[in-house]
Amino acid sequence: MRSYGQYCAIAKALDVVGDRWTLLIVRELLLAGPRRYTDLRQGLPGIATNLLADRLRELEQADVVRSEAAPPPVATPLYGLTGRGQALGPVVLELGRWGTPLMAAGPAGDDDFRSHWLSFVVTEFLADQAPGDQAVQIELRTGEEPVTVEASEGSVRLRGGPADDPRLVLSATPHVMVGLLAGRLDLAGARARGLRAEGDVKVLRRVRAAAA
Amino acid sequence: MRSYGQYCAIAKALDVVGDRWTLLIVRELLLAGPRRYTDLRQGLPGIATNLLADRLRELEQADVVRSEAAPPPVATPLYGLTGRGQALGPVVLELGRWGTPLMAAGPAGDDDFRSHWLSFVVTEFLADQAPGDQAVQIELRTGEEPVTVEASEGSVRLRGGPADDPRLVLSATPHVMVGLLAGRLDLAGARARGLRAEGDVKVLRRVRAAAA
DNA sequence: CCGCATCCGGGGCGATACTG
DNA sequence: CAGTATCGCCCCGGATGCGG
Repeated sequence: MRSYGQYCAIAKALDVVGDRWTLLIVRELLLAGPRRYTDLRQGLPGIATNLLADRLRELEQADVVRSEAAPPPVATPLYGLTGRGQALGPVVLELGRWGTPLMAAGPAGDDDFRSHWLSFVVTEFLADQAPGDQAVQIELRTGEEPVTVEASEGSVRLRGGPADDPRLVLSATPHVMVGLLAGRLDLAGARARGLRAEGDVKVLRRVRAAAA
Repeated sequence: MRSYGQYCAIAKALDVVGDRWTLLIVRELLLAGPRRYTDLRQGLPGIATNLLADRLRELEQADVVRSEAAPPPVATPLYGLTGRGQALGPVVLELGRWGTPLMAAGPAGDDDFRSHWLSFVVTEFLADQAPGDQAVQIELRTGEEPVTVEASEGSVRLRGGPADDPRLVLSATPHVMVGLLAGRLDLAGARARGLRAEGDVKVLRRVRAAAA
């Protein structure tokens, strides 16, 4: 990107990460850890492949991304964040906080959605309300690949794939799912908007105060 | 800006503030409060005048900026932040934190500098170490208009213009001034790099631990 | 002089095709 | 699978114009 030419910390930061798509690439690597080129494209619907290659190269040069050559046999390269890249976590977090109200209106007609993006909502709005209890799993289905919320020992995490032993399975549109997790909708409101729940809905209280 | 088309809080945020120059405009309004069009240009060296007008209009439509029509006679409009605009403070703050290490190398040959940009460094790195003592003023000169650091009652602020009654006047290049305030240089190191101090240098301890 | 609007050249971006 | 190559287009940058 063309430099702003300003001796100012914010301008210098934007010289590095102010380009289009750049912070979304960082988002992907923050949420899902080191990923392959094709997986990055999967998580960045709409990006042109030449732009992704360009950005990865620029970010590598700026010491934000490191391409880890995978083990010798036939493996493909992995892209991961450096320390400086991880340090962008608070920036992306604050951007997400600021952007959350913009989610209330629901997705635009042609908006894409990836279930691992729920990871931000989960870490922002959910917390383990009963750290002493045994671990529980909640499976979330939004039409795509399912993801699993795991609460155990005081922390709540999101990981990809179905749950081994779900106490609850929630199926809803992304809009309703986000609304329920972020607290904009309660369980009744979410049901009225199409949420389907199979299992023990009271387990929602484990991860969100006043959820069920 | 063209939407990313992703139902994700970070992408939605960047749909609004991801355009070039947008966050720097917010920076100006955060640091200096409501300003006129010409003053904004002053604080945004390098921006094209049509872009500033475009961005202000877009930000107004996005409920980030509000143009306050000044009193009737002949006044010019003032641009200020709405509540949503003020809420971008943490985003800009984290960006500045991340960008601060990029300042260590010093300004590029043709970098511009405005003394009110020091406001970020001041609020980030300085604190009133003796809240009980009487208020003190330190005047900073970097070649441009002087600015004044005021410490009183536990807080440290930066305002434009010379000090009424400075206990200390510091003159240095932007690079050295930032280095001293951010703690990358101590007083001796800053002097060796051209800092000139007139007055009581010990007053630096009032605002920065281990400064003098 | 201030606050923009208009015009125009160049480069970043978007979409697709293509290759090792 | 992991990119590179190519080509329009639109955003951006710089200059100028113009009304209040």
